Amino acid sequence: MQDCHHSSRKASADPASVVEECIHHIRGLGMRRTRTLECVLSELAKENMPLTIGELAQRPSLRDQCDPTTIYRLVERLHQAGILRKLGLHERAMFYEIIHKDSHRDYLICNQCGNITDINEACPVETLEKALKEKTGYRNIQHDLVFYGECPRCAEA
Amino acid sequence: MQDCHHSSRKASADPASVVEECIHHIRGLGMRRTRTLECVLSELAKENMPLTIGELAQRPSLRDQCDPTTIYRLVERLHQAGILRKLGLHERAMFYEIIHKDSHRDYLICNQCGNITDINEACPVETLEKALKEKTGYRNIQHDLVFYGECPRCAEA
DNA sequence: GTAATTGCAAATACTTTGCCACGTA
DNA sequence: TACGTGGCAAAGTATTTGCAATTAC
Repeated sequence: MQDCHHSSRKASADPASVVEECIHHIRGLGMRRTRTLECVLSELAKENMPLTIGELAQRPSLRDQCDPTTIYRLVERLHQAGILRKLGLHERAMFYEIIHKDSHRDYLICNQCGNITDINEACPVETLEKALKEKTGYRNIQHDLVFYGECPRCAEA
Repeated sequence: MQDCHHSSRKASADPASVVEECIHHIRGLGMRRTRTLECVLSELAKENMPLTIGELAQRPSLRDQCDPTTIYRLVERLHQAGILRKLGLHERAMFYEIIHKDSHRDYLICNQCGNITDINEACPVETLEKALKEKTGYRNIQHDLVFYGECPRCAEA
């Protein structure tokens, strides 16, 4: 492991407006607008793909601009606020991405080399998600659907 | 976080025969039958529920009987061999369970308290899984479908 | 005998916590 | 001013690696 190739993903909305929308939501919950908050959301909005805290911390706008601890705390707050989706993907570090219409993707990951591929198929679990909402009373339900297997290249070796 | 309540799960097959089946498979790949291997498989088969390496290492049959490193290495080999399914579940540690007919479950997890619930619904992604197998050439595809949301109890607070 | 496996020690990586200083509203 | 936030240092926890010793076949 580990070269993780995400297939590129088209930006679905203007990053700046996504950021403003998030900040507006957050402000309503009593959180403050800070430089680090703007940078973290901006990087995630521009990337339009899940990133780890480590990856975020490397970005020029954040590197040497703030302590990594701050990013950990901020990202956790954003996740609890329902702004960010958290993804495990079987890596040591967690991945995060902004939740908005069109942000949800399902993945296919190779158990051997760790290669990550987006799946461009209609996600088949919406119906079940609605049923769960009614049966369990859970709110703000998101889901992760990840397929794991052995990719053709690893199968040869 | 973190009291993780898995709902109990009925044993679907005789644990001992599940273990023997796994070992037979493994032997075919050149792996050797060791005490630790037998214990790890036996604990997982009896539990019939995903466990972390840490949890495995605590079991009387393994505690003080072998070094945790051995369990890490063994479990990884079993995963690569397609014997164990690996689950992230947004916890720091990975979970593992034996793959067999009936072992697959989908989960609902509270973002706040981390409570884990099994979903007793037909899993709706088999069709997509088959399609992926054909389109991508991936083999031995497994999937994780996990729903995350805010549970009713946390919603009150 | 040979190759797979193990134990032990140490290193690595990600994340969390405490505490006090600081900045936003 | 007041409370949310940030920096820094240190700790916590999961996982990985190297290497020599051991064990299964």
